[in-house]
Amino acid sequence: MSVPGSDTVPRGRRVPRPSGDDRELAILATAERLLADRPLSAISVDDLARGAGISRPTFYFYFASKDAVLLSLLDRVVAEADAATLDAALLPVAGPREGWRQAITTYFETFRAHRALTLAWAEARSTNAEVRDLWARVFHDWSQRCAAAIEAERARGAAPPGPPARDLAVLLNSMNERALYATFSGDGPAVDESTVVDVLLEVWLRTIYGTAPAD
Amino acid sequence: MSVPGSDTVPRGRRVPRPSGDDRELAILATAERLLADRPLSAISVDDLARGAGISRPTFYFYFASKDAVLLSLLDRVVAEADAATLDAALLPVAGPREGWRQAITTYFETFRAHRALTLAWAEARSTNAEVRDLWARVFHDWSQRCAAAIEAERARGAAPPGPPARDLAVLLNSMNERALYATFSGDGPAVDESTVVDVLLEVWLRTIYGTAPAD
DNA sequence: GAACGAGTCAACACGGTGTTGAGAAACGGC
DNA sequence: GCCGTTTCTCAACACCGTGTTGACTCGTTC
Repeated sequence: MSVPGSDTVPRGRRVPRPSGDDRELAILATAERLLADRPLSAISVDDLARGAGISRPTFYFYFASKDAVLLSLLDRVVAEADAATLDAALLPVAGPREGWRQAITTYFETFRAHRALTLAWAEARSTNAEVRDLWARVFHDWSQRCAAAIEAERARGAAPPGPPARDLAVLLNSMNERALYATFSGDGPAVDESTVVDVLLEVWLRTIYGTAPAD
Repeated sequence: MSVPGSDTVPRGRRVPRPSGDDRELAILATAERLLADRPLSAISVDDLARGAGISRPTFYFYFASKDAVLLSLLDRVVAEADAATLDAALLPVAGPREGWRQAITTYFETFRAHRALTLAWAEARSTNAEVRDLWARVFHDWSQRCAAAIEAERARGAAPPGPPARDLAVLLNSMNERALYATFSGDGPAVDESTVVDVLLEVWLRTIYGTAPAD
């Protein structure tokens, strides 16, 4: 429980001994496989255990719960996403359009590569506090980086003043999150997967570099 | 199951006979009361039944499930939200800023008035297809109205051309949805409740009336 | 070869959902 | 008043998913 910020502590229960490592990996692999064609809520601990060739009680030897398996999987994706950092220094060089396109595309590709996991993540977020905290951390980091980039653009005179950069960053990232979820999940109105990055980029550029009419 | 578009059919089971009406209302009231201080997943059918002064099997006489109660409550809010329609003709008269501010404020106030329900809604959407469909319908209607307003603004020369109006409408509404959820729920980074409408409005105006830099 | 710890699982306890079948209570017709 | 029908109610049940317990196996180590 808690200590949401702590890292590098393995999510698996106790010390995962070498010999049982395969089992642990088998559970993780099973989870990702099953998530590919049904939501987390439709997968039981028994499904995971059987899929990994063990009994249900044995599952609990490796993970504290179904959600712990998901968190373990998410930790990896987060590490991946963290690596793909937004380089604010890139904007003046590559030009705003290309710089921001790259940032949005990276975000998009990272989650598209783990579509099933992304959807399960969103699902678990509403019921599991640890998942919620992990996402909040990721979202916060990402927004902060965007806010810094917006401020840098304003400082060098490339972007006009406006609402607090932090607020704009939070809103634009909220849009990306929700829009990509809609696009990936396919339920409800969404922008087509082939054009969503372009339209998102246009909204970002107009929001950061444009101005509202004087009325 | 299914037939998601059908309306005006009461969500309660069978024909709600006059004498049992109080019970049905008691269940709905209990649900809204309990949702005010804990999430839907932490409320059992038994809680609802006891809260309404009946036994669990009796609950099933009135509603097919816990989710049916939520849907019944949502139907009302949806009716309320539908009434608060975006009047596209208002924009040329009141001016873009005031016209759009009114639309966003209405949306904001409608859901803020039913904060607990809004959060429960978001939670149930990930597991219940009917809730998902109902939301998709609301979101679709709203986006369509916004798209029409954007097109009207472009037609009268007030807004410059850009990405398909429908795509912009979907993205901007996605932003509003996610941002308001974050603001109401209070977990994760969010824009403060007192300023969120202003910042949202600024993003909308810049997106609809502004242009991106030529690079 | 005894002691130990990692790994395994049958069996259990518990809590939630949704159903059944047997009635009580309300009401209209005669 | 009494009878039949419809509405309403709930004890008891069947089922499923979670998480725990305690005993047992098996490889390692001294």
